[in-house]
Amino acid sequence: MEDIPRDGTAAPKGTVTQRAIERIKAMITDGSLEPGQRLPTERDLAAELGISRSSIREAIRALTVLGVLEARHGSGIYVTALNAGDLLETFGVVADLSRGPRLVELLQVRRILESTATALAAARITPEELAAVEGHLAAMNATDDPEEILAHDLEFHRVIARAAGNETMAAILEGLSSRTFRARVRRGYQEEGAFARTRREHAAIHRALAARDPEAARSAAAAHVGEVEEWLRGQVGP
Amino acid sequence: MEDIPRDGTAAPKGTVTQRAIERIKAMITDGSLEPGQRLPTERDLAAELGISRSSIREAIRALTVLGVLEARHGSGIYVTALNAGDLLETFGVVADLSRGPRLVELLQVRRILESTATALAAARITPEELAAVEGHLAAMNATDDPEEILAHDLEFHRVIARAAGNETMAAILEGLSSRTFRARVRRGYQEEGAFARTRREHAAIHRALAARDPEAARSAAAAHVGEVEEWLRGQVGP
DNA sequence: GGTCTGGAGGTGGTCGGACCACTTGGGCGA
DNA sequence: TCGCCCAAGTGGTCCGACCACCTCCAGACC
Repeated sequence: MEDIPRDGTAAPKGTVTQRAIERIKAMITDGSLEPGQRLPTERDLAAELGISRSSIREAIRALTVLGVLEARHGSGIYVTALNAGDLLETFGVVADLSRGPRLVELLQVRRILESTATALAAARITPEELAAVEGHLAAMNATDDPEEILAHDLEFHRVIARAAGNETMAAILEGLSSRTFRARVRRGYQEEGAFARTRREHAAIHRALAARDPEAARSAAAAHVGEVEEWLRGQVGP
Repeated sequence: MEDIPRDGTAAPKGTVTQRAIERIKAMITDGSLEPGQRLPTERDLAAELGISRSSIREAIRALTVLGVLEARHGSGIYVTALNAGDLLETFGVVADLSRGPRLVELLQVRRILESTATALAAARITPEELAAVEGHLAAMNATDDPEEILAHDLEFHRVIARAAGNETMAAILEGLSSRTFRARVRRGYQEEGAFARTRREHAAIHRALAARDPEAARSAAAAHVGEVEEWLRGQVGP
C-alpha cells in the first residue's frame, strides 16, 4: 500500500523509527485511530509501514512512555483514553530529573498554577469535595508518620486541584508534586520544624475554601507554596 | 551468561525495557551520568545490564523522545543538557493530540502562565529585549502573509516569556503555543476578521511592557489569550 | 614541519528470524 | 448446560547480521 514516492516530497527526514512515530501520531490526530481503539499487531504495522518489527517496536515504546499508547502483553496495543493524566504523566519525569535552579523555577510555576486552581476551587467546590479536603486535613493532623502525612498532603492538594474543574491543570500539578519531588524537598524542610507552619497554612486554605472566598484562597495557596519555594531558593542559590 | 540475579533486591517489576529506563534515569539522578556526558555503547550497556541490545535500544529511544538522551549516528549517545526546553518539548505533543474540551483547558493554563510571565517581564525586561519585542510587533503589522505573521507572533510571545526570567515557564509556554496548535486555532479564528483586535492586543501588551507596568501587562496578556479562549470555547461547547 | 586526505574502526540504525510469556476464546468433556 | 483446558495469536526478548555515518589518525603531499 505504501509505495515509495520517487520525488523528493517525502524527504527521508530523520530515522525510520522517527517517521513511524509521526505516522502513528498522525493516525490519531486525523481520527483514523480513536481513543481506546486497538491497533494492528506489531507484525502487521511493520508490514504496513514497510519497516522491520524492531523499528516499529521502538516507535511503539516511545509512544507508550509518552502515555499515548498502551501495550497489553498477549492482547494487543491500544490507544489510551488520551486523558490529561495519561499525557502529562511525563511531567513528573521532568520534576524528577530537575535539580538546582530549575527546581525553584518548577516550584514557581506550581505556585502560580496552584494558587489559581485553589481560587477556582473556592468558587465551585462541592460539599462532598470540601468534606474530602477536611478529611485529609484531619488525617494529616492526627498522625506523626511522615509517610502518611505526605500521602494526605498530596491528596489534600489533589482534591482541590480537581475541584477547580480543569483536568489538565490538575494533571500538571500532579506531575509537579510527584512523590519523589515532594519527598526530596520535604526531607530537609521538615527538619527545620516547619510542621506547625504547614498546618497553619493548610488550615488557612481550608478556611478560604469553606468561606468560598477565591481571593483568600489564592493568597493562602500562594503563600503555602511560596514558603517552600523561598526555603528551596535559599538552599540552592547563595 | 547472566542467568543468576546478583541479589534478591532486583524485583522483576515490569518489563526488562522498563527496568532499563529506570536504571538510566537513576544513573542521571544520582549523578553518575552528567549532562552532556557520553554513555557507553549500546552493546556495552546491554552487556552491563544483562539484557539484549534490542531492549536497551527501546529504552534509549524512549528516553530520547523524552528529551533526556540524544543519539548521534556514528558518534554515540549523550545526555542532553537537561535544559527545560529539552525536557518540556514533549509538552508540544500533548497540545497536538488534545482536542475538544482539553484544548480549552490547555488554553486556560496558558492564559494563567502567560499573563504572569508578561507581568514578570514588565518588571525585568531589558532594553534589548524590548527592542526585539518592538521588532516583531512591527514586522507583524508590516505584512499580510499569514505564515510570517504567525512566526513573528510566536517570537513576540517567546521573547516576552524569556524576559520573565523563568526558563521553565518559557519552555512550557513554548509547548503550549506549538506551531500546529496555533495554526489550528488560528485557521478559523482569523477568518472572522479578528486581525485588528489581535493587533490592538499586541500593542497593549507592548505598551505595558514599555511602561514597566506589571499589572497592566498581566491584564493585557490575559485578555489576549482569553480572547482566543472564549472563541474556542464557543466552537467546542454548545 | 605542517597540512590535507584517505581509509579503517567504531558507533548507532535497521533488518529478519527465532523463541518465550501471556492473553484470549472456542471446543471438548463432564 | 457448564466448566475446564489447550491452541492460536499477541507482545516481550534475544540473537546475529549488515548498513550508514562519524571520528580519528596514519600516510602522502606540499
